Amino acid sequence: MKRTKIVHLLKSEHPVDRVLVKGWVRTRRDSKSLSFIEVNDGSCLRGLQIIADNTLNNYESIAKLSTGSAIAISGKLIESHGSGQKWEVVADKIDIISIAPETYPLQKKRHSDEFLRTIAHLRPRTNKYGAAFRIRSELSYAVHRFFRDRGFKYLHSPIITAADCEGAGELFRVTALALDNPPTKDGKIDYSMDFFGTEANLTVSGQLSAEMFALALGDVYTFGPTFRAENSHTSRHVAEFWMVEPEMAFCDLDGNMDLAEELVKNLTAFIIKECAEDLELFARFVDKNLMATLDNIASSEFIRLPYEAAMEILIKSGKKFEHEVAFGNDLQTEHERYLTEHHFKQPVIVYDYPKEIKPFYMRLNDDHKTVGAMDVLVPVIGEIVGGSQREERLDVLEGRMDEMGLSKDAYWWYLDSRRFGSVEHSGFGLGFERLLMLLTGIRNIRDVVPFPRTPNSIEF
RNA sequence: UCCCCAGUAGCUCAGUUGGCAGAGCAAGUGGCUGUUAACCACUAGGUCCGCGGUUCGAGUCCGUGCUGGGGAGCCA
Repeated sequence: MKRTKIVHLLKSEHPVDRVLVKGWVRTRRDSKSLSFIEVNDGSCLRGLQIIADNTLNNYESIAKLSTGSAIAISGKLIESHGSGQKWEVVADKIDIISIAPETYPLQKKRHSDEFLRTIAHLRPRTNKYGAAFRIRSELSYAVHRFFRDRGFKYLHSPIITAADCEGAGELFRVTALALDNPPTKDGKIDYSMDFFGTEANLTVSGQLSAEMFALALGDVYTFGPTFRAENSHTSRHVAEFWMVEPEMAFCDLDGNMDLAEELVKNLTAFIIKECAEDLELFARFVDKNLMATLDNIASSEFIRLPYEAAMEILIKSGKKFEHEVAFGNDLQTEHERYLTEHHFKQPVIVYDYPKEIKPFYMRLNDDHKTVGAMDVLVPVIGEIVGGSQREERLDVLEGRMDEMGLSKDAYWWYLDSRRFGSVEHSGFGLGFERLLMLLTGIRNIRDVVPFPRTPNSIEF
């Protein structure tokens, strides 16, 4: 007989004479002649109550079942006699698949997030993390659905790259050289002897690849892992994370902002609708304002304001900021939070930043002072999307590269795209984990990544 | 990399001015009951993060290291 997942049984509209359920014991309560076993199989947040009568031939073993043990139950799905649940299964037979000894670290009580991080291999078995990772799975499906519905093509951009992408962050070196005895030339490591004949790194962004494909397939997106070796210790940074990067040909900054806003809203609405039960856990135990925040994101028009106007708001606020507010300075975390949490109380898109604080590939505006950059800022998390219209004019792009001291030779293929049929195009990067934090109310990025990689931490 | 906080039972934490190491939950045993974070009683459980110092005496004070957390920077 085929097993039925608990998610389906709990949605049943009528009793079922014979069902087979397999799962893990969450808790057990004994009565005079019965044992109530709550079983969870991961298919949904809720567990199924199993009624084990003491006439079962292995009742003695059943009455000792510990939290975490795996069992298979065959029996009848009936309307519950108790009040806590609609359905329950009266067991005809319970096979004990394996017993979890009393050293099983997860108890039927709340554990701290810090403790659960030390047992990352077991934490998906808890309600909270099970819910978080079910939502993560749904969210990644929703990303693909969103783009496919709009005719975007999915690009697998390379994980290993030679491009020292605009000097953004620290890079993880990829090498096949023997690190204890690498070949050297003039006292330096000779990377011409390495696997690729040159230095190689893990990607920090798929953007440059995506631009090439946008200029061929029109609208594309990448969705894959991204790596930063930055030694940062914050609740918003991990060394390995996933980024969604759409890139659109024949699209200017306005179209870019339109898509970013539509994407964030669409994904939020999707999760509200499709993950209602899991989301409720977060609304109850993690962030009491979660549903209001999500409804606000899904329904409000994002505020759009130029960088200069944002600076004016900050100056006029009269608030004492730790970092100086002045044209030419980047928006600091405290500034972003002031705008999204206090001034507007909703997502804000800031655009047209000073060129000095942005990378070479962003399109120079007619004022020659700002570039067509845009960041989507949300309450608490801060920057969730960063993007720009790309500089499509070869001479301007080369001029910017010279200004910043970048080698045009290394980017010859990138510059080729501006030589042959160059068109205006735009794109952005969305931090997948940061969106997940926003949607669940989880405040630490390590808790929305299955096995997070941070400085000094890669055990699992 | 910088600033701040913490580390005590399996987990969450209390521990007064420096004076015999504590609670709740979990676990074990027994009891009760269509129970539902079940309940009641009992039992067991400790390198007080490591190292060094001050002191008659250190979980407590000082130094140092490690680990974890929060914040900043960088960014997504």
